[in-house]
Amino acid sequence: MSMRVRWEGDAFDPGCPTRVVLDRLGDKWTVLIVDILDSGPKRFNEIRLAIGGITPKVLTSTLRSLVADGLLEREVFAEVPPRVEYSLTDLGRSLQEPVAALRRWAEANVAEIVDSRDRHDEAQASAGV
Amino acid sequence: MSMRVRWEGDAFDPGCPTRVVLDRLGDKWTVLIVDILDSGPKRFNEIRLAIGGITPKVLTSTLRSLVADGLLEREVFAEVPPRVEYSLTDLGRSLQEPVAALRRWAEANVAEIVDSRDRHDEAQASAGV
DNA sequence: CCGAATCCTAGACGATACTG
DNA sequence: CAGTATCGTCTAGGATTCGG
Repeated sequence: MSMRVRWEGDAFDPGCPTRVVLDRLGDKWTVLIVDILDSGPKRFNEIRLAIGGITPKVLTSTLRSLVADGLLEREVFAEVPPRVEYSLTDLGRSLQEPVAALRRWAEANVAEIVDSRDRHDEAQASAGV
Repeated sequence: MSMRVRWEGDAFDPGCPTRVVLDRLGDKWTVLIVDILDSGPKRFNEIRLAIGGITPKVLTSTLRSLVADGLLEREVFAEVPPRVEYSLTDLGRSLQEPVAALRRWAEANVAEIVDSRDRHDEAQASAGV
């Protein structure tokens, strides 16, 4: 049992890989994928249909990244037809709560943001910009 | 006092603007900007230096988007030298908590993620991929 | 000094068709 | 079913320069 150096990141340090992690969390699909896998393991096309609007190619590459990051596990069953299941790892499950909070915030405030943006656009337009 | 239709978003509906909101939250700098403004109003270069690694142009455009979305307020003071302050609106303040949670998660787990990615890369390499 | 306007590139993302 | 392959697009972000 070796002691591990428990290293804490600092998102405000440009050299810290935390920046990279934040970038990945911020990609277009990660939040939705992590969020939907909270209800249990899912197959490729289950995820694809649940999310909607994501192409197979993009889903593949996003899932790959998440597996590499240790957030998801990919399990292949030797069956015909083939079956592949994706599920959250412990690390992935620990991300689910913050990520769901962000999604809930977005859902709760989307109306206000859209309003604000419309008002802003009008103001710009009437200013002749 | 008019009743407003309180419309709730659904991030899993491709047609819902919640998707757009999530995209914005996920850009490279929004999390850090919202987070740092929690400690009070800041000037352009204060934000720039606090974050580190962001160019003026990108900071300008990100701030503009956040103002348009109603998350930030931009206040110009007629002074010499000129002074401009950015601060969180109420809406922005409501975002700070979920966003800080995400940053904290990233900071706490960056080591594990980097490890996982390294191990994954090695496994790929030794498999001759 | 505080920022804004221009130009440019990398890579994320999408559409479509195809394979083991 | 679960992806690959190919091509095209779009824009966030970076380097640089300019105005007030």
